[in-house]
Amino acid sequence: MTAEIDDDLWSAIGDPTRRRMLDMLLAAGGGTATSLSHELPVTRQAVAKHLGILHRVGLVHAAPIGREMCYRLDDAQFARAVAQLSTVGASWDARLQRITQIAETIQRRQDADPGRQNKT
Amino acid sequence: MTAEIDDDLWSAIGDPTRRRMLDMLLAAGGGTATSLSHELPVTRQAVAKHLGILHRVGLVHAAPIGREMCYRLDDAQFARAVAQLSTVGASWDARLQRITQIAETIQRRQDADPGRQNKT
DNA sequence: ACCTTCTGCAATCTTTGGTTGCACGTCACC
DNA sequence: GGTGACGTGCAACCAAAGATTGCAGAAGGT
Repeated sequence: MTAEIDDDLWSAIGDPTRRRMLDMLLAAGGGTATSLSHELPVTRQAVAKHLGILHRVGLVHAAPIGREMCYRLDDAQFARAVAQLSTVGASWDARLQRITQIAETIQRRQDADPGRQNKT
Repeated sequence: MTAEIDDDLWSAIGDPTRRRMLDMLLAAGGGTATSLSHELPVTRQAVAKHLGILHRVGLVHAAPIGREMCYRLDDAQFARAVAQLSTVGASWDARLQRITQIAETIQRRQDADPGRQNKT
């Protein structure tokens, strides 16, 4: 039923920039708005906003170090997000396969018995 | 590396309304803008726009039937989207697990040898 | 002490999801 | 066959989100 999942998490990972940021944070283990923006096609401020959003939904937590603000992934919450990703994917995949299978069955039946077609 | 995935597909399934629409289309096997809007919290026109977007990225194809316009999922493209979903999910999941494991290893080492801590 | 660098905040712009309103085509019913 | 109802598409308009520029302040390095 794909259910009512945390829409916040979805919108967080739905944005391409945020997805890439999560990717970078996951790879580097942490980073600042400035460091992240160096490898992204957007300005530092845009990255800072996204970090704020990610922080609001609990996907990252901030640790002020001197004048720098280091953001790191929240493993638990990130795992939740990944889980929901695969949940929806699996749900859709299952239904899609079922439908495909049904279609094949019908096709096969028509091949075997071309007489009894049901109209569209 | 999570790679460079079709950003269009991602943004298509990133929107909650579109995600629900895909869900409904998958369940019902097809539908019109009007029929879909009946079970969604948005107007028919909003649904029509989303259908237009989904059509542009090839996730649905339209079939005019009399005065109605019936939209149906494109199985192949939809399968691609689902695949990318699970690809990213799997990639993140793998790296997350690896990191978690490393963290546990470090923790265990510190438990066994509390003397040699590396400062934060 | 000075200059650099990194941060945060505010104003503005553009895109996008959403709404309302309207005009046209199609179906059904009289 | 005409008329009303249903369904579609188009256009204008709104609001929120992604992104930009500009600026002032705080922490570090020399």
